[in-house]
Amino acid sequence: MSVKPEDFFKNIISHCKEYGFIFQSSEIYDGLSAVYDYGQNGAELKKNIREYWWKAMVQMHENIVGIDAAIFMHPTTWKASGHVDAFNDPLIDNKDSKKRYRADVLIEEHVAKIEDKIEKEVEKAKKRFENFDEGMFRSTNARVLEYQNKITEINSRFKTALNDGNLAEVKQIIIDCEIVCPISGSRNWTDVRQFNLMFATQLGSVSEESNTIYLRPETAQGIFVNYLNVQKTGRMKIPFGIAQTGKAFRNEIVARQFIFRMREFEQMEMQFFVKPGTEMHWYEYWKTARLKWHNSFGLGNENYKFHDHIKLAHYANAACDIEFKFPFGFKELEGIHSRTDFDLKQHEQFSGKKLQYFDNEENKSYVPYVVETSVGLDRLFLATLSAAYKEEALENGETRVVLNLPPALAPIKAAVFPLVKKDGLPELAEEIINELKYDYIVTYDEKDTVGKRYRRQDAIGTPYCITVDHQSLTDKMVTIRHRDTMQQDRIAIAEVKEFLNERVSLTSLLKKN
RNA sequence: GCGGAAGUAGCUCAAUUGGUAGAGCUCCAGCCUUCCAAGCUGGAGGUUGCGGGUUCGAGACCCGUCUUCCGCUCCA
Repeated sequence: MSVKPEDFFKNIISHCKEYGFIFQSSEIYDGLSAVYDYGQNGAELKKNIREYWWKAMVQMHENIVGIDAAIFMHPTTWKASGHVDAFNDPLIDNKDSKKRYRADVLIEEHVAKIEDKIEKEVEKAKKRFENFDEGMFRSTNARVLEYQNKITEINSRFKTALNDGNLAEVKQIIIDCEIVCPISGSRNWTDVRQFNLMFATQLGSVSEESNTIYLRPETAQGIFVNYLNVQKTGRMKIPFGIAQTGKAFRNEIVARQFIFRMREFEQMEMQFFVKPGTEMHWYEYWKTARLKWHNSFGLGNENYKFHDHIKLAHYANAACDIEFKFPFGFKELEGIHSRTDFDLKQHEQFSGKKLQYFDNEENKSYVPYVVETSVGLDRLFLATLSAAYKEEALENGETRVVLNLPPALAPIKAAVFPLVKKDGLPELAEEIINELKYDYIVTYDEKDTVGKRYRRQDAIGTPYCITVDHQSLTDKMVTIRHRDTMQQDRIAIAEVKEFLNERVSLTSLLKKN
């Protein structure tokens, strides 16, 4: 069936709400923008994806261990990482052109223009006079001095305004300088606003500035500051990795596209510490390994592609994304970055502590290089769900909505139905559930026709439905109905658990790596 | 943040130019006993996003506000 892409994405969002995967945060209070809650099925799917990642990274690698660092960290952490300075730009919009500018850049460009005028005066004078004394000209010419004073005044006002955090004054400077928008040519400006990447809060009862702490904008720093603790107490030998999953917080200017870009989100990161000079080898290794992991979901290998970063962040010497074909196009799912020794060096400098590793083979100490793999759990959730969501046209003309989730990740692994709710069938179904519930999340349903019950389970991605009928009472067999093919098999009740073990445990997925 | 559109039951939508808020599906309790959503009976569910205003009377008109969607803008 052909559904328009934007409608398809809308249908997925509706489906998420209707079947208890994702609700908007605080919906009864009209919601909170770009914040979402995971419902009963969403929480299971998310937990299963997280568990698969953790096992693939930690359990399957002897040299990778996991930690769980606090969200609160010492404020100096973020000075060292560069997050405090890099993300507090004053922004201003032109109301006519709808263009947004950094206010500081506008003012700097204005100052540069005045400097150009001075240079032009100097050039003109040079041509006009013989025996031209440029130094004298610059310090005495009335026009040059006027320009120079203007520059000094603007710079001093601007510096004071920034130091005081006086955004109204920054706007006033732009007005006083008669700065116009390069596009519209108008001076119709909005107020200047400061956008901070990090959410700040106060530790302790008194809100003094020294007590300001931040909600972490990335989990990686929790790994870096603990790198030596883990290396020493775990007797880790390079190369080794530290993995972590957890919430991070970013005050995005515009957060859109459902759970793709949220202000509160969960990261799954692994920092791999390597000998300097070997980082490109490991960078390539993890690119391959991570793509293979994504492919193991079986959502279609053509839906993934690498996107190499041309412009690198200040800390990286190589970086790429694994992009996924979301309903709204190819977008970043996971980042793989060679972060060099930037972070550890920064923390050495700011903490005054040595963060070196003694390499017995080389017989020397060094700060390790780091290769990072960082995947957004919420994005992975959205990728999985949107690729699994199918609106199928059946032969009889009906449509069926089904989630073709990898069975190991499905919120509910099996549903057990009595064909009819009498004659002892419900009791037998309960017995089967009591047998399975120690290993898997299973559910029971006796309402409506069995066909309707199958469809309900299809909609949440339950891979198997087990139906008890009258014959089951005597032959101890049940019907197993497959989600993807809708085919039915008859198997012994005694074999049901083994049947599920082979199909819905994480083991089969892990073996694909 | 700017511009555009929208907000009525859990969902999809109605409600003549302003005159007592309805339907289908879902849900719940029964009946029926059925292997792929369609049978029967009954029931629950709404301060029409929120707050003001105009009016005898507002779901509808006006103002504000919140949220969502689309497009700009931004994005380690």
